[in-house]
Amino acid sequence: MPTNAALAETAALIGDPARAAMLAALLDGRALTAGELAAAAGVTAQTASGHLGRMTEAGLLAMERQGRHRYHRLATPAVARLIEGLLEVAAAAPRRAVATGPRDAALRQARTCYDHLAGRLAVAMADAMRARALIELTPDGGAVTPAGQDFLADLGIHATPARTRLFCRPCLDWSERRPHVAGVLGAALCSRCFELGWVRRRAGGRALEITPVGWAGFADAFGIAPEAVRG
Amino acid sequence: MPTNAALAETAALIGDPARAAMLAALLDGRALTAGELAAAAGVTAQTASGHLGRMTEAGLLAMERQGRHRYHRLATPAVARLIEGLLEVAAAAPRRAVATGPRDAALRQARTCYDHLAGRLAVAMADAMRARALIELTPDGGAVTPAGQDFLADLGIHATPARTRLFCRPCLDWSERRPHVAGVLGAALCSRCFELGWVRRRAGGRALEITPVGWAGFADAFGIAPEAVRG
DNA sequence: GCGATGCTTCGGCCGCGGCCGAAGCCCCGG
DNA sequence: CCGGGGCTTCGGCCGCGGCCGAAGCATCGC
Repeated sequence: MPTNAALAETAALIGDPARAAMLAALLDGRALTAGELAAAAGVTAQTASGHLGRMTEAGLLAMERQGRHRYHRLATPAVARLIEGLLEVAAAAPRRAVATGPRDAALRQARTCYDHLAGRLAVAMADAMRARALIELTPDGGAVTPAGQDFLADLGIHATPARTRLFCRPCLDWSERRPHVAGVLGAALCSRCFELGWVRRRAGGRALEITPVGWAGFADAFGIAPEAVRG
Repeated sequence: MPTNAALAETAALIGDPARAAMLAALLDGRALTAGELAAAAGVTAQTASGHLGRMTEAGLLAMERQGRHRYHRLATPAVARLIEGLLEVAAAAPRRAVATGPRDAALRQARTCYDHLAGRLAVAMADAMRARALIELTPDGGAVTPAGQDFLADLGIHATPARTRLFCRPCLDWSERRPHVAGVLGAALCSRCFELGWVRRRAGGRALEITPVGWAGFADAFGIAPEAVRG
């Protein structure tokens, strides 16, 4: 069965420490240069180059040249979901010296996932929006209600020209095991939160810091209690 | 970051041709003996034994001894979803000598996925049930309506003691890219279809054959037109 | 008890593939 | 046009891990 071989090939591609580190570094949806990815993986530029080429050819990554830099990002949302799924079953595996440090706690609170928000913050946002009937979520799509349109407009998100599919995919994140808003709407919400200064990238990785303005904003606009998001 | 290492380890585990073949063989949710899996992977018993041990220890597989046989199955639904996700991105990769044969066509029509039905048949069933408001599907759960309870009872599925979570997870299958009913309800529907003789395992693998009785039953109970399911 | 069958453990062979140094290519700024 | 930085290609080293033969346990049938 040829489809089996492809399965193994793809998994093997992800199953190398250096490549896995690169993929994890890209999981927040940003595009990074080859050099940055080499550093993230702890290998030299030439080694990284080989890895990046293979992953791009296999359709895991997409590459874009910009001047003398080459920016690499995850090729599709499906790849991001796949990596998250891998993290999920890896985390469910028998605990081997886990040492759940503060970095993990920060990740669980708020992070980016591909192009949208994840973690307790994102789940709370999705819950709040559903509770107020601003959005509906179905497994294969989702919709913004008229009330939701107004709400989003108030937030400063006007994107939606009538039939844009502002879908939500579960993107069941590995920490919360509950869905949050992904898709076009998720991306719009995420970038708006950045614009408003509600969240900010933390130094070390893809964990996000919620600013004082953010806590106020989330409470105000979404009715989110800080203690529901804080560890 | 220790979580990265776990990611690579898990992926590497899946990324071996022999192990991938075993996992693919288990994807339909049955439990197979070590010998059968060795044959499926095309390796000797002792090699297979090593692979099975490692996958079990990593939480990918679960094992159960029965007499002098040891039955292995996927440890959790999450593992099944992961493999399907892997197949999805592997299939999306640049076509390399695909040769989409009749086996693929059969798989696309109807197959089992872990413990429930997948393929066009399963998607049609989910669509039909939602269209008639027999079930609701949300990304993190799902519900059977009162009308749905009656419908299921007519089908011979009485399982549901009040608050049983008959959840649906998208299980977005790689062929249809649309959700179908998984979870407890999915499993119940699947086994009931077998009991009723509506579907039958095909010789070669996890593709299912829809019997004449089945075509009639699906049309009758779900209003599914055969041409919506046939290739 | 004895042999057969199913599975696991041990030991050793071997090849795939990741790694880096060196060299080459491309694109930029001056 | 030239120097420099980012990235890729080439070549060779080396170790991890998959593979099997042989031997060791377990379980069943008789």
